Amino acid sequence: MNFNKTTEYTLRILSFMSLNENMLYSAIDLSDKLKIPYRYLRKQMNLLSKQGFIESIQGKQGGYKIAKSLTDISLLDIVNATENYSKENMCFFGFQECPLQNHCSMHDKWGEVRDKTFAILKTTTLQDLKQDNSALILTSK
Amino acid sequence: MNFNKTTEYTLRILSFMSLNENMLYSAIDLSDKLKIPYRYLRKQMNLLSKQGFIESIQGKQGGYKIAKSLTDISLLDIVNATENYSKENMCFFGFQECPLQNHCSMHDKWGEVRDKTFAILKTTTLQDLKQDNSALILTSK
DNA sequence: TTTATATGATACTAATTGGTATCATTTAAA
DNA sequence: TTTAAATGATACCAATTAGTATCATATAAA
Repeated sequence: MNFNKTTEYTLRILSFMSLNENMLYSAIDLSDKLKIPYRYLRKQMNLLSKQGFIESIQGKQGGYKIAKSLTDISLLDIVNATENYSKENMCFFGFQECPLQNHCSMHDKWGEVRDKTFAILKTTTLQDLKQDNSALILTSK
Repeated sequence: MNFNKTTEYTLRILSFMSLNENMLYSAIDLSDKLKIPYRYLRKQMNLLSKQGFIESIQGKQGGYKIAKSLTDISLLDIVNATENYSKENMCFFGFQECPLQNHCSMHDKWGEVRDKTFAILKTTTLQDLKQDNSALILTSK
């Protein structure tokens, strides 16, 4: 009942990089500040670059920066890039054809969680996260 | 952003068995009705038996039945038996010392999902699920 | 009492996810 | 122009989760 680690790492990376949109962040720096294994982060940065979330500058003094407008990247975009999330398959019992669509006893209750989760991911952009999270992320384990 | 498969299977099993508290269900029958691989279900039934959720009768005409009062088994009990779930580690960014406890930009938003999820799991018992889900579960894939 | 049908236990295999290692390429700066 | 510091690509390894196979044991019923 969490996102997978790659998703969590990616959320950390992109939200952190949003704080200074035009700054170049190095992999080693991100790895250190966000508590993500260096080599794993490197691999993930490659993917994010190919997917168009970030762009990279190679060579000495190189690094990464956000490649799009912050208002154009929703949390849902990020989650969809790293794991198979969909509102529909959030069935409490894990059925493919979810009884939630009908009226099992978890329909109303779980529907609230499902809808709330989806709404947050869909409507929150990196711009929304930009405000006040820098110091806190930096001091987290 | 789902429970793991073992959790989902277990939720199906126990909620289904709640429909007829005193009936003996065979593994092959549960496997078929709930779309769970037979041998995997067998293994899981063993664990649930050791954990005290169900009791088994061996031999011909044997099977399983719920071992406790339905009001004494919450969804949280079930989830805790099969995966490492805790309200605390539901940090949006996956930090161990979650910035949510402080005031990152996801604090309020994600807190709603987290609290709602926990409340549902904590307060819903198998008795609550007993009502109207039989036909629907049976027709699910 | 034998047989068929059920679960108990546990070892093994497969798939997915998380993480590491290595070498190539790029480029700023000494 | 050489070197150091950065990313690109990709193969490999480890851990966890999901699923399978096998044999032992229990017991109702023929």
